Amino acid sequence: CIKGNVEDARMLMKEMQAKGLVPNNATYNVLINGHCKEGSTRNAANLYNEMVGIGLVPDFITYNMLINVHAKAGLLNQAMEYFKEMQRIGLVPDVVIYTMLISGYSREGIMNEAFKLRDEMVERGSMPDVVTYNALISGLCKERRLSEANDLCTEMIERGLIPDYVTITSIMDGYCKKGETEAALVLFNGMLERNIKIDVVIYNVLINGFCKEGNLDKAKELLNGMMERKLAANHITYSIFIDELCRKGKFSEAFSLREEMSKKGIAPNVVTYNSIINGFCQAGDVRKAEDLINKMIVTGFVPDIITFNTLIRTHCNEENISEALRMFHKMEKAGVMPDVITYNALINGLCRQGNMQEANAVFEKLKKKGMVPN
RNA sequence: CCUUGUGCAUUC
Repeated sequence: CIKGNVEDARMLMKEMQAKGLVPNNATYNVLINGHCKEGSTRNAANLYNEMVGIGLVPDFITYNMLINVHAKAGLLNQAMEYFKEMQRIGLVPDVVIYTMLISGYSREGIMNEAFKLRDEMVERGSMPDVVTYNALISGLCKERRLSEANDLCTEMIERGLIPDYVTITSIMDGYCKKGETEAALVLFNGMLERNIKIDVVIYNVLINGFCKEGNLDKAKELLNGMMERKLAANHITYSIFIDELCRKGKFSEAFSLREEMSKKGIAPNVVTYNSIINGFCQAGDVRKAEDLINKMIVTGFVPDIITFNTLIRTHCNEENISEALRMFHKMEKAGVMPDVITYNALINGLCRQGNMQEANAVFEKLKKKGMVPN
């Protein structure tokens, strides 16, 4: 399982069962953990059902892993099922479990549920800690609810908790996303003055903020400042710059940055590809975008939902529905499940074409698949 | 014996 070879591990369990040995919670927990580490919620859930099926009673560790992996995958309904089930069998969720769920809802932008859980944990006498507050603050900042985020900061101080560099980074990111990079800089300078830990993430937040604002010079200045502090750029730092260059159509600069990161031992990933693909699409060169997708597959990269959505959207915007549908099928063949964004693109394309009948059919299909229209 | 939460990049 540690090596990622969960299938062989499961075979081994079958073998032990064939010899009359009965697996226990630890056996299943190890396997479930293996599936959690590879991000396979499906397999983890199957094993959970299997262990219940043979009469084992999953323990705190089992639920801890399952809630964690489902919350991280954004499958909050499932996570909540495990949360209820653990309590039904008499286990008491702690601050870590509550925070996993709160963070999951925050990332999905479902703040009312996040706060409900916060209230519930307090009622039950388990106090939110800095990590819990940070999860909530980050969720509020994503929604640009900066004043509420600041209020929570005040609240945590009143309760004897000290906002840390994660708290401040979230708030800085919120300001940047709102276009208030100056406010973010004020916080940043405050951190410098107070000797609060500064890391690459904080720089990335600012660099991204200034890039998105179109101020590439300031972004580069920050990058230099970061290097002066002996902090190394990571793959996200590179992605931010590559994305910005692609948006500006400066592809050769983007490609040379990509080479630079490879040389430094930072592997370009699917995000790097997606930025370039998106750039080609924006520049009206869908052909190059598709060529790049084929190239990435050949080099062993797996296009993801964002890769496909980018092309589907582009074809839809060009009212080229047949090409969009071709990509849609290619996506299904690749085993990538369409999401609301995919369907929205198709519906938009069909509406632009005036094909309301087909647009409605796609809309119905979306709902039938259990997806939530937005 | 096995598990553990918070911040940054790409589509909308």
